[in-house]
Amino acid sequence: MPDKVSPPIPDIVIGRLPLYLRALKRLEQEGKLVTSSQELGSRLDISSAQIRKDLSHFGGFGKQGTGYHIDFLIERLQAVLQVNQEWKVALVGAGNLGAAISHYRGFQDRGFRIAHIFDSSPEKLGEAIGEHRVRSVQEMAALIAEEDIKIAMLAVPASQAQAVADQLVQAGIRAILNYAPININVRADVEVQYIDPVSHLQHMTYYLRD
Amino acid sequence: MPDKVSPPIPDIVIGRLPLYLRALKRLEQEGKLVTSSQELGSRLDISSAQIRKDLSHFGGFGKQGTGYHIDFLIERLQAVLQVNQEWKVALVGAGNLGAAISHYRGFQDRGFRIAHIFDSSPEKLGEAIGEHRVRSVQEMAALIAEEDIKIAMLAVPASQAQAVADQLVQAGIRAILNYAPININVRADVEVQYIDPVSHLQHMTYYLRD
DNA sequence: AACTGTGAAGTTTTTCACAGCC
DNA sequence: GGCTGTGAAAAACTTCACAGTT
Repeated sequence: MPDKVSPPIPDIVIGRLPLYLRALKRLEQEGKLVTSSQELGSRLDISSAQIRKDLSHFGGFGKQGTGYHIDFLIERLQAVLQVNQEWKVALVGAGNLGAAISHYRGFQDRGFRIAHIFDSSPEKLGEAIGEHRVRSVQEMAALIAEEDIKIAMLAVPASQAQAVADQLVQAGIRAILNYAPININVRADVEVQYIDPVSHLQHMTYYLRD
Repeated sequence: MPDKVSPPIPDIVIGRLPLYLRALKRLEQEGKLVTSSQELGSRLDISSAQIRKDLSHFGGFGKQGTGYHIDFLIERLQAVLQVNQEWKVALVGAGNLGAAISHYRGFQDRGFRIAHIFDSSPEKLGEAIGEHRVRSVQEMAALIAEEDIKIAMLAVPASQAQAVADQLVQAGIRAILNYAPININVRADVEVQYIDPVSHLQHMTYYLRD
């Protein structure tokens, strides 16, 4: 008889957990101790039923009649998402975009730290960006392997994105956040997410009719 | 007898159009003239059936046996998304993030131009960022109304995001791209999209188990 | 022969609605 | 009384598979 294996939790549910976490941290900052699926939902424009069902995938986090203990729920969600630890991240591309990303202060307290910045252009090498010195892509594979870095942010020109992604995967990277406005194709066991502000803007302009 | 009104096109379909457009422009740059749902799909990791069905919402853009004429399809998608014109955008927040956004060169040739940069802190006022001088939020409502700006990018601290969003909507803004890691609540007829790199990273860490 | 456009089937996601608990 | 957790129903979305066109 085959092992009964529980079905994987839908990716779309996983994608909402960071939003819940974000909202919960805010509620915590506001000094609240307890919340409900309804309160959370109205903040996030998500139905309360949706939130209850999403959370129920991971066990009974709430109390009937009371709601959810905010600090408890934060802890559990962080554990589920594995952000109750600090992940080192490699940033590739030290141009405008890369520099901006490296200065962004929002990573630290949500589980991420930029460990290295890489660039291929000789004039960037050794340049100081924040506390980092830009390193050569030649060193990239070795450093990623050595320091067991699993996550990379890609901020290189679109024309180079695929080639760099291939190198990253080769070096052991398992998740890529791609800021280049181009799709990259990687092994199925490597996660990729995209940041493309213009796509969001274009999405919205569709609705800007009178 | 009530008018028969065609059902709205699903938002999820609209959200994919910018990706199609992006990929098509790339194909065009590569010198290709014609493509197929299959080629497009394999580049985007989307099924060919999905692409055909999405495009069919807007009319027969393709030719049986041949595929899609790239330049024609680009034009039609730009028209559908209304990005065959230049949209002026107001950027609010001239800190690290705002400065980075204002230096990003990817907006121009995809339909958007930053018209003004606003900030509330006195020491930022008048500061030069690229070709812009930072303007006071006091002038914001008037300028947005005067120049009929419909789109804003929000790059202020989370604590101020809701208040600024309210002002923007009041001034006539109909679409907001929010970089602050917090949900904002606005009238139903105002579009909001979010950019939160950390949420994407947290989404991926879920899968980084061995 | 190659490829689109599309009803129909299949799958996934969301909402409903209520039993059960605090 | 207020709220969760959850089967069942409904809605939304994706894939299938093929007739029809070039």
